[in-house]
Amino acid sequence: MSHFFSFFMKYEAVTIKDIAKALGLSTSTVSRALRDSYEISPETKKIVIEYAQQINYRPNPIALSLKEKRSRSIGIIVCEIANSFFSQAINGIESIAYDKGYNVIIAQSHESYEREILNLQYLASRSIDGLLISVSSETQNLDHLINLHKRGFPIVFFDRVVENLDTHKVGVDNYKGAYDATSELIKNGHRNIAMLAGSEFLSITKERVAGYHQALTDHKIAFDASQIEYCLHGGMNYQEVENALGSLLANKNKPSAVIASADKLTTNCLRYFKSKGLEVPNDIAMIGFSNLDLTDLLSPSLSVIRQPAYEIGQVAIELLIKQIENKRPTTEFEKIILPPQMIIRESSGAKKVR
Amino acid sequence: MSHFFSFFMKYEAVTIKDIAKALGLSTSTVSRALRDSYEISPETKKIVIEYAQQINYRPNPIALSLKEKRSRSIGIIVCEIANSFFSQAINGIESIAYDKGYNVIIAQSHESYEREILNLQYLASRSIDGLLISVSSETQNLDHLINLHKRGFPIVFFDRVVENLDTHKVGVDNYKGAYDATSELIKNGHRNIAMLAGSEFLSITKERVAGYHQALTDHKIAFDASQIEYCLHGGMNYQEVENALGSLLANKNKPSAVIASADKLTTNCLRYFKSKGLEVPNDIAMIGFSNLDLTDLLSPSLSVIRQPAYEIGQVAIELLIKQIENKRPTTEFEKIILPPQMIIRESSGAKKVR
DNA sequence: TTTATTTATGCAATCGTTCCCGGTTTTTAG
DNA sequence: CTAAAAACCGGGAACGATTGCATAAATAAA
Repeated sequence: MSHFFSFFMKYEAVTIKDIAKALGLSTSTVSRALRDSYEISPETKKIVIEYAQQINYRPNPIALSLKEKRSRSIGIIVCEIANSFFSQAINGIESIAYDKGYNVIIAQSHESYEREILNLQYLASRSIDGLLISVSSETQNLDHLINLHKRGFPIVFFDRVVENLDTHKVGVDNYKGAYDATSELIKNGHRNIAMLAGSEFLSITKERVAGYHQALTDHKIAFDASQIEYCLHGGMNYQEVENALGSLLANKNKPSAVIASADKLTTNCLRYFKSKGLEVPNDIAMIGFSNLDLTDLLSPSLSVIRQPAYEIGQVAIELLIKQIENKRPTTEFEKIILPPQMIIRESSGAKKVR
Repeated sequence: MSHFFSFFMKYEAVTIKDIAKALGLSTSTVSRALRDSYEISPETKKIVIEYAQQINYRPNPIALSLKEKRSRSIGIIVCEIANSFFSQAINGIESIAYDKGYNVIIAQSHESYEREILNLQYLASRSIDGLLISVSSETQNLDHLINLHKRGFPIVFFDRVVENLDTHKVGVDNYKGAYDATSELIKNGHRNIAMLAGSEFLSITKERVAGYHQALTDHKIAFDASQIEYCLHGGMNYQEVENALGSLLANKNKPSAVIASADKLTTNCLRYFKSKGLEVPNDIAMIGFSNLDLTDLLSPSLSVIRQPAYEIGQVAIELLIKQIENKRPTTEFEKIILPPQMIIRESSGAKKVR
């Protein structure tokens, strides 16, 4: 008969009840024996544990979740996992999460506000215990997050953090990153430096612009707002970068260098220069924020501002798990800022005098 | 009092019981009203549905899972999400999964057999309804998968499929990809073509080697086994690629072209040539399997064999969900092979005569 | 020997939801 | 006007596990 069933039925897991029945014990005794309770005699324990092992018993996590009111899974919302920064950050998140017995559910917003909300509803409905999020570049209205946060739901922002919301936040020193990049270009003789910026809604964009602005000021270079172009979708579609760079290069005081302030922006910027036959750095120099592993292999090799993505992920998940496992609601929130790293290669070089 | 609790307590979701109590109905009636049962009067339905909406009721998926014995989540095991091929495949998987109400739990093996097993145990213990897997390059022994499969657990292999296991499989025509790549190099005048191959344990490696072999034979070029080097970890660590290429270039009939048979292998191969001051394609030509989005920006621009990663992911998840939702166990398994795409750029060019 | 205490186990409630049974009304048919 | 049939709703078991409480037997103390 078991043969008959094995053909027609799907896999049925063995439960504590099966063990109890087989051993002539109650489910409570079996449960306690398995959890090594002091109330159970050593002999009973031995019998139960051995039998459980033999039939390969595994506790049903769903039943546990229902009982304990926690799923031991956390949600991650990022714009794109194909983005090197985020895949590295996710690696960092996973490295800690798995150790602590949590699993992660990843959702992608693809830089769309609408999809971000959809993903959030979805994750919330899957009863995650907490959320790690780097908001989409379209996101202005934060009601969807504020709602959850007000009800005490643990949320940690990483990379693209938001103001107006009192939570743990982990990011990089964007101001410094942009300041250093700008200074490097200035050091190499560039005076007209344009900025290819990400979405205006993002705090990281504002910080990067501020760093760029301050570096110019500190080097007594006049700031010119027309040297900045914002890309709402952070360079996700090439068209947007093409338009931005087109108008930047058409500027009356044409830039001799460009700072690209995001991963996709950086590569698409290089692609644009290549398509226009502009030689980097001779015709135009550039430096960009990027976490790509092969910026050294690009033509020319790219000078980049690199973010400690893996560490950001680790710090973020640690804060989140700490908050989840707190008995009392968290009232003191941390904002952790990690330093960026500048790697100078060919693309940011001096303008060659011909 | 509710104020008192709101400060000290964590967020408690509203349940069907709350609705029942508030409306003076039984939980069964509420449940039925919410599911639009014919047994409930339109007025009652209206009251229940409106109240549920008002207090933002969401059914508890964990309770549902317990009842229905399914979690509506599927597991994915890949070597690395930072790998372009896999992040694209995952995008394809997600696009379908979310539509059909499944969520995905992603785990990375980092090309380690041990971590693959750990991940599998972990996912299985999280009660996933099915598994999508691309095995690690170390994986030879398949017992961990055979066990699950024998008990009727739905598994679909994608990209790195295995033999000896009767399941759905989705991949690319690796034979043709390698055959075309080899032929292209031959067409460009290369006679000594080396192959930088992935793990010997992987079927895709065998197929690619076979395609390479056949192309040589068809063009009346003697096959030389010493022109092939296998990289157990598929180029994950640079050292392994360095060693392989070192011995390949030290060969008595030194290759004038190399085929790299995996994403990481391709980029690390280029990195090696660059570090050795070898000019591509003049000193040595190359073509590689790669799904990177910026192979056109590399120096030189790379000729590649590209796999339809997104589509592979979509087909794989569709097969998996079909199998999960089948009432009867699946007995007929499909093997779907998608065509690769060859993109010719600079790196595979002819050897320049100086 | 009687009472108190320890030891070992079982019962039943709980988590949130569904659904099989009933049971009561109200409507329809005869 | 009565019987049958809808129409509508509630009770309670079930899913798998944990745990407070009760209870039984065995032992220790008086």
